[in-house]
Amino acid sequence: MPELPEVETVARRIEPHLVGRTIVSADIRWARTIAMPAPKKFQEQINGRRVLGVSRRAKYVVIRLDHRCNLLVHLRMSGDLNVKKGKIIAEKHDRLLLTLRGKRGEESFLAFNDVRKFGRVWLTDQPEKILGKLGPEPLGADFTPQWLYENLQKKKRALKPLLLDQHFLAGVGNIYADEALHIAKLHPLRLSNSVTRKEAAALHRAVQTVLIGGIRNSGSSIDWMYRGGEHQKYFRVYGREGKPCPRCGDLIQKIRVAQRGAHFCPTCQPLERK
DNA sequence: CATCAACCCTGAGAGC
DNA sequence: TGCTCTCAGGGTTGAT
Repeated sequence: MPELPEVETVARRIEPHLVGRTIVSADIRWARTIAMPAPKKFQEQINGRRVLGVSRRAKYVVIRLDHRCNLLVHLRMSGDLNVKKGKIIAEKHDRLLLTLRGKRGEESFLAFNDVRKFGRVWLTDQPEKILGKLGPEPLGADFTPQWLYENLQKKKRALKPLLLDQHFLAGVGNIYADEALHIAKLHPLRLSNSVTRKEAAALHRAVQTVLIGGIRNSGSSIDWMYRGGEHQKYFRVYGREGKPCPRCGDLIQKIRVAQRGAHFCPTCQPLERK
């Protein structure tokens, strides 16, 4: 599921149910889910830690704990996080379960559910080692039209894979990249260093527009994994191959770019400059 | 530095 | 029904 708006939605949803709780045990049901440290150490170190806050950086959920510990969670393709009341009941595809205790002893648990097992969890006192290499937040102060223009010029790459590169810009994924390129009227294969200042400004604005829209609608729910978001109702090109472009009525095309599907309108997003 | 294929996994949907 | 094939919101690694 998880692009920036979906991860933001998850972080906001679980935060009020986690802050102030103490983690009293960890049930690791798929060992490879734990990226670091080793499973046994993970259990020892997380035991007794109290949750101080929950936030998001790129597509990571960042759960800040006491003793300078940080629990980083990357949902990858199919991960999800939920807090449930009462004693642990494991559902199918739950990969990690953390038992929580409130100030008055109330029991609850955090479930990391992940059908495809691509998701990963890190427990570390140096989160910047993992998060530090990422590009700027697209909704942060560092991401300006000027920054985007200058950095597009420095590269000579197709726009679509560049937008998906988390070291370039952090948090944009396949859906929102396609949507943003359509709004900005830029072809997914357009080379970054050919983009004009004006086009870069349009792309900057489009990226922020689609991400803010996604967050406002609590993310997108697609395929068989319903997650509560409504943003899929507003897709302009993603998953709409052969359907009319909302702007010009021409039919949306789907091509393969860097091993991912790329949806675009051949009329609104021509590869050749007009 | 950039591109590409393989890989990590499960499950849904299409076609036969 | 059941089989095979393709595809899926992400990211790493190693070869070229």
